[in-house]
Amino acid sequence: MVKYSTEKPILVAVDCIVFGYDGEDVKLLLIKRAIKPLKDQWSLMGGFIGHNEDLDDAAQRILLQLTGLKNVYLEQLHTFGKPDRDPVERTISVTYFSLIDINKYSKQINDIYHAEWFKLSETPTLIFDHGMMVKTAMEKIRYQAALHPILFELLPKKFTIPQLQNLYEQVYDMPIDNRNFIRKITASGLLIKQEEKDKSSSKRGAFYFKLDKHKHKAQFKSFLNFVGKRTPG
Amino acid sequence: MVKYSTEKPILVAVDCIVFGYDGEDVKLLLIKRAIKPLKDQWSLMGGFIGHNEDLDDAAQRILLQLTGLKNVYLEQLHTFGKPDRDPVERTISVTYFSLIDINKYSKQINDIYHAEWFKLSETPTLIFDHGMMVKTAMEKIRYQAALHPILFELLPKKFTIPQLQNLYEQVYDMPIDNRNFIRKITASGLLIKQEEKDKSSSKRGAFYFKLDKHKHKAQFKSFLNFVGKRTPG
DNA sequence: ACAAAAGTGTTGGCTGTACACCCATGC
DNA sequence: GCATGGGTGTACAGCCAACACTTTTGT
Repeated sequence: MVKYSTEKPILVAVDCIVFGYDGEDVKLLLIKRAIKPLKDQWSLMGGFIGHNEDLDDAAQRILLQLTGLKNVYLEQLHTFGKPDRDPVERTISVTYFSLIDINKYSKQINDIYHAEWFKLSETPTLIFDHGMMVKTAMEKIRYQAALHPILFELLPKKFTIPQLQNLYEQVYDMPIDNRNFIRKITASGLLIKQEEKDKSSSKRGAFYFKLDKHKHKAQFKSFLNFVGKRTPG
Repeated sequence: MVKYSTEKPILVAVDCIVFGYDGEDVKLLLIKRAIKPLKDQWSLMGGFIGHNEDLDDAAQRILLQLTGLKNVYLEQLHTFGKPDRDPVERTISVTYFSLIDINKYSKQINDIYHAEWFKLSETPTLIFDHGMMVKTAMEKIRYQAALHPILFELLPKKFTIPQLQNLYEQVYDMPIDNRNFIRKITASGLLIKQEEKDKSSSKRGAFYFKLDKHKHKAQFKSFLNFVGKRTPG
């Protein structure tokens, strides 16, 4: 069989940036690196791709191993490839980001891997260029969420509009007028009102909603406008 | 020194999807593959990354070798990594897309590499998954151009508004009302009117404009709205 | 004079924003 | 009854699509 070349090999890794929401805070999932160098430093979840493994599959596998979650929202972000980004060997990293509901996430597996959730504002220093990866992911999510209903991926099946608003406010780090938000979000037709109310955060209680998955899928590619026109940040 | 593993190596390639505009048509630059297998089939411009080469640098290098152009608009698109995408060896491909003014492009180098411009509608079948790469690039450009002034990268220093409109119409494959287009684009403040007119395509002639590069850079990240709200396609 | 492309004006509807106000309920 | 968060109503401004019209000039 033909071969292309005999250059020194370059390793291919996949790193996953996992964002979660617990109804209160947007958080980032990190683990302590298991191998030298920089052992026990905080790191994204990563691993090398198998020789017969698709990139997307590798990302799913790594996420499954770490969170026990299948079929989560997972999207390729960017490929990082500076020659010196990993001091051990030349490694390029294909990054993926994921959005999950923290409460769905299984605690046991968390413990096995010593993974921890960090509030975005309290993210520790990460190894290599992982800090840059997180920054890039955050920018992409802001970009996408301004146009598409991706943030629903972070929510449980039932959620309230104030919860949703809080999520948007955290992602964009700015206050949103609740009255306009409610109207905009209900006008989108994406939500199905439930009978039940959540009384945990107010006396009056806020109605639970479910996502209309059909409409969500249909509208996913259309351009919506969930936040203001200002540049995020 | 520590080493990570001894898995069979995976090759890392860079492929460039180069779009051009000659004032009439949006075109795609392709070459005939120089090596076996599939020798002489149409292909994107690609190559393997050097062992000490950054991904972005590799893309610039490949583009320079093929077009003689430096400092062109070049943006990482997506990384393709299906195990069987290249039948010879396991190769992942980091793709970049580029937008250039065809008239700036030096013909000689073109001839050396046997590169040819194809109208988008007349693109031949490409090797491997290159067809999918082109499709992905086109989608991304439509997405981006709806919000950011990236299509100016395809134009020469001086251009007319009808030329610009024609470009948008081709990218989105739909007619645009010229009267609204003119107002929208002039209102953006991105254009500087020149004295001179282009008389080649009408009796009255159309004023030339130059891009206000400062404003272009400043507004690049802000969300604009150059096309309608419909989903492109 | 006329055709053909470039460019200006005008309108009405939709959408986003700001902000005043009412509602439900636990204390 | 009052504080607190949830939710509705209203009013204004800006933007955009649609379409009528004028301007320029080669033939």
